[in-house]
Amino acid sequence: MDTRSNCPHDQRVSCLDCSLKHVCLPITLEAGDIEKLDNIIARGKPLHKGNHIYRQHDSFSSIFAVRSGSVKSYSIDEEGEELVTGFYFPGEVLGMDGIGQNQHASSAVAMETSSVCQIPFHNLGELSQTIPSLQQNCFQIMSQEIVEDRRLMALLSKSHSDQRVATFLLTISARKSRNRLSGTLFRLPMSRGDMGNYLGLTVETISRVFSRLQKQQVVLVNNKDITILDMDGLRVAAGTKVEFS
Amino acid sequence: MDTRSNCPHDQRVSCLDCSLKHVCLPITLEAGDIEKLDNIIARGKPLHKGNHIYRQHDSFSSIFAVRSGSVKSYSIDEEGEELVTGFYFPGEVLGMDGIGQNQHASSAVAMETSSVCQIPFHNLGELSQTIPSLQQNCFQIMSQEIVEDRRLMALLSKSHSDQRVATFLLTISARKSRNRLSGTLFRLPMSRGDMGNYLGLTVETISRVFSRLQKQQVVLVNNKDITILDMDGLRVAAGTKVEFS
DNA sequence: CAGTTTGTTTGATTTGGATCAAGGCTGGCG
DNA sequence: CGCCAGCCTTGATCCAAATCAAACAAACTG
Repeated sequence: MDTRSNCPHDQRVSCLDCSLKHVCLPITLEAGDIEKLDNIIARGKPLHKGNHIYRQHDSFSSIFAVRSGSVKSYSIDEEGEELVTGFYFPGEVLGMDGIGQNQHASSAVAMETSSVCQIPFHNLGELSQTIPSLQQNCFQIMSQEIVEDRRLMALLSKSHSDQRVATFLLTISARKSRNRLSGTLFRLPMSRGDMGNYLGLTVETISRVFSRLQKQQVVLVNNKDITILDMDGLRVAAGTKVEFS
Repeated sequence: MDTRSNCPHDQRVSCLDCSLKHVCLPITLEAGDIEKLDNIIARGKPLHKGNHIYRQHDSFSSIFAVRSGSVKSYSIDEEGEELVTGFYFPGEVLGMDGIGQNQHASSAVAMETSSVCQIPFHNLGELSQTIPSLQQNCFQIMSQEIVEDRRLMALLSKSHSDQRVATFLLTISARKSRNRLSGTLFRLPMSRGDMGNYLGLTVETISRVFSRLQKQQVVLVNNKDITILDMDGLRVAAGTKVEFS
């Protein structure tokens, strides 16, 4: 099924050979620069479902890039309620929210067997001094995260349940496509509960929306496996119904 | 009323003399470094209500710090709907969301007569190479913005109208206090509509919540002027009602 | 300063999603 | 294999906020 030659859990593949380098390093680095970066990146053993990468309030020292599997980030508020803040797939970078306070503002946990690259931020800061484009890259990743959070805020404050779920599926689809994986047939690694928590909806509502979208022949839902049958239909469900304008 | 000696609209006051330097530059810079920074910052003429600082899709070149007055940022979505993304008061920095795409993801407009400092980001990037703590500062400001956006997302996805409005008032209060202004008596420069848009509520709901909070003797509302009568009561309204645990 | 526009408040009604409740899957483990 | 616990689905009811409606206050405008 997987056409890539190197195993996604291999601890030794360098950034140079990584099939994800264009996703997590969108900048153009010289060969020598990649080598320098390569030397500061640590690749851990594969994580099992439920293993934490870092926990809320841990002191901040590194950011992480997902190499394989999937990761959920969440925080616990003053009332002890869990709040799911994001899902991360291969090639995506997490942990940036810890820079400001020098401690992680959220916890990150593997949703399935996964592997991540650890990028010590202190060293990265120094390295940025010698490779200006790397600093630029970090700013871009953070800025992008702000833009995406704003989009999510819009979704949370302005949209109805169908629109939220449809938009969520479109987002996942786009991210899978970006990694050259199928954008129409994929597995959602998170539970309905986590999805609902993230989208500000209850489990029941998530379930009902899936049923509705399935009845409309827009998607086919089989447990965690999703098949998008009608991409345009999904886009209609995601936007306001005022089409053909 | 204002005890500061230099006029907040004065175009010539340097960062060194600026009463806000500890807010927008929380790092410790050497005198010589402040001077370098000072040389790249441009101070514009005071802006009038409704004047734009930048517009969505403008190419990105600078970030901005509010010196006086107040600024609203917003974007227009595909359906032409306005989405208010933030309010900025003196000492706060805006425009970071433009770095990633090299164009502004939102528009910024003065809500009243205001003045801002323009900080060319290209130069700042170069300057960061020579002043490491400045780079650190930029990362901190962005990271902080991510953390605050996450907090707002939690508010939008988990809280009821009273909690949203009460939390909003507490946030404004804290930001005023940080600038050594009264945290219990202040003016909200934005309209009820903008507040509702930002908090994901309708104008009517905002108005009703204010009436309710006033009836409960928690705040006194006089048009745009707010007096917090009972700070603890406001905190109770902002959190879940499970107190005395 | 009258007239218009824009913003705010309050009330009546509607509605989308939460909550409550119960039954059906599924997957992990002895 | 079969049991159990957690997850998912579907239905019935309820409620908070949206929507609709109207009167009022404030801010511009000529």
